[in-house]
Amino acid sequence: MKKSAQPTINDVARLAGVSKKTVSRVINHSPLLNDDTRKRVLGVIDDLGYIPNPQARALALRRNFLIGLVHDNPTAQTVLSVQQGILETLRETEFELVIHPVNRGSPTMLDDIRRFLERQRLFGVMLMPPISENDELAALCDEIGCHYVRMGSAELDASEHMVASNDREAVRAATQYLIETGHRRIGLVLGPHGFRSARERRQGFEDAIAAAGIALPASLTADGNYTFESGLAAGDRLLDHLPRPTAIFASNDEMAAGVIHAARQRGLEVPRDLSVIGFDDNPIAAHIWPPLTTVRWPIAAMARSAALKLVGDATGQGNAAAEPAIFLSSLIRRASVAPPPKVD
Amino acid sequence: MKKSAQPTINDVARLAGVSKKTVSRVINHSPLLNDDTRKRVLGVIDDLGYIPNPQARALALRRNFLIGLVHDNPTAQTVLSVQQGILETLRETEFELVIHPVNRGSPTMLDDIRRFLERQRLFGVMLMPPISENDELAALCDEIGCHYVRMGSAELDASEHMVASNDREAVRAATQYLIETGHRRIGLVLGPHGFRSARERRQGFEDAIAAAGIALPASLTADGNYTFESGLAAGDRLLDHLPRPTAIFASNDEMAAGVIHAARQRGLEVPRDLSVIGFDDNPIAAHIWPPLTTVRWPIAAMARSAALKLVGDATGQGNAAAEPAIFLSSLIRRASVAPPPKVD
DNA sequence: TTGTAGGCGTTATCAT
DNA sequence: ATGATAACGCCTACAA
Repeated sequence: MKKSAQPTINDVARLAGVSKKTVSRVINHSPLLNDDTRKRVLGVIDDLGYIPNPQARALALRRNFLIGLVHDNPTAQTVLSVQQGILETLRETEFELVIHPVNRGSPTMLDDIRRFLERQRLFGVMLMPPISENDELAALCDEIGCHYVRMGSAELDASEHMVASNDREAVRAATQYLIETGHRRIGLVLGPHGFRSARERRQGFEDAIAAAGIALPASLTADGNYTFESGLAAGDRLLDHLPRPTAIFASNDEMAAGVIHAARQRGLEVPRDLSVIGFDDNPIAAHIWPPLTTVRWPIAAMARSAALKLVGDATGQGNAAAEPAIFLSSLIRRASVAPPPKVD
Repeated sequence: MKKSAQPTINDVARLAGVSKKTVSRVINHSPLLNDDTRKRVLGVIDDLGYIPNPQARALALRRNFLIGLVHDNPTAQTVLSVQQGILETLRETEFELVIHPVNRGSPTMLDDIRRFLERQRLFGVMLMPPISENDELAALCDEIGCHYVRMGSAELDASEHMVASNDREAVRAATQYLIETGHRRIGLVLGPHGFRSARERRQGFEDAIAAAGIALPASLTADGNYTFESGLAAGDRLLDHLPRPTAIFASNDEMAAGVIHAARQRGLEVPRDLSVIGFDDNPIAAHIWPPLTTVRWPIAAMARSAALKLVGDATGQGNAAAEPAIFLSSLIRRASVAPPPKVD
């Protein structure tokens, strides 16, 4: 009769003595179903080890059971944490994760993403910063009818379309900590132009400086782009400054590692001669020397929650609207901060 | 007539004045086709911006255009490099990448993977170490009829199913470099039990030691599991050894970073008091202090090639059999190695 | 509460 | 070389 291959909805229907549609109703948790028939069908499904074919469902529903992750290669660890967070939510569901890095800067980026979403008819996408900050992209998802959730460093969208961290306030607190420790000449390494996270962190820094009534020359602010190398260069520039800053806040951990490297290259010791704070708390932070004081960015938790916003309604795991939209970052104090040296 | 939605094969057929099947033949590069009709159809396809629906194809072909990446969370950077390598090959093709981490150790791991492969009817899977070393898993792929390529640290399978690096020889050369630099008391931090890569690297180390006619006590070998923490612990153990080793080879970079950390904690300076070599050349290697001498593992290139083995025949990008199966690792000399201290 | 007919967009079979 | 027809496995609309 049937092949030894996978059982289909027809096999289940025949053995259960019902129509395909009834089986379909069972699969889709239709409420209007006799309890007896449901139990009978479920029994057969179990016996047969039947699993609905996702491709057939996708064709009929005009929608896949795939979640896309679109990003523009921010730091490796960030991407990986987000993947892990999403997959934690997706585990035990019928959804799978398709990763799709793109090239911000490419003029065809939006077209590329559109093609990706339309072709694959994704159930939904997760947008990672910084491209998550692009409102055109969000509009595109809406137009195509693809669910989306944006991850960011500030509130960018309606609650069901966004999870955000409070970067500004977190950096303000971190900077205030430096000030309370006695620092007055504090350098700042910026994130890349155009990144919302970079802007938020800068503002947080400036909030704290202003609140303390400190005046800082513009030359104590250096550009960076979230890479180790840019942190190294920025550190060099800031440490050339006279009088030398006694502390530096770098807008992410990789750049902070670069700053420490720069300090060491010129014989300065951290934290004796220079205090450093980073942002992210990625694994490198705890593994460099000295262990880095940093702001812990709850990116994995954000990703988990974002994924739940996407699929929660469909899987019954939770209610998208009820998921929190704001995640708080907190300062992790390690060994890279000390009071400033007595004499300059 | 038709919706404003995506054009289908029917639209193309009608406008080109041919049957669906002919369009299908054009799409699939069927050789038996009149050049005129082909050109005409291609013209219409272009005009309409028609893109074949992957879900429908998947249903008809009983095979998806998805490549799976199955791994058991080795180091973050390794996973990410592999993803990038695969995606480089997949770019401009119709394939997408689905990531599927699993839990080695879980007794249901094989069942989980089977379910994943059967449900999604993947075109193929890439298997990352260490689970790529599992022959049962390869047999499972064969049984299901899912293409697969295994990545590993030694030749595990037929050439079309495998890309490998020459870890043993690479570590032998690295260790020989330590010996040539003057070291005789060299510690070894192992990778996890059961990992082929760990075994290969250990053998390479022992090859070099034996070739130099050195006798090393077993106490100069310490267990590790590829994490920073395990490297820290192993470093502590080895540095307790008297007389102290003057050099340590750690089976990956993260553990090497841990060893350096351990040395620093007891006031030893690298490389003045202790030389260290790692393996992988992941970004952390260049960013710690001192920059780490290490073996560069061409993992991204391996992944690119592995993906080509998987989809090359289908996309016409290349011939699976022609792709190389062995990738050579090479020693990257940085600042973490120096001659041993004069006095013990 | 359950079933029937038809369609989702593609490919395979077998003609012509 | 090309086309008609029937899958592929599921879902929606409409009946019953």
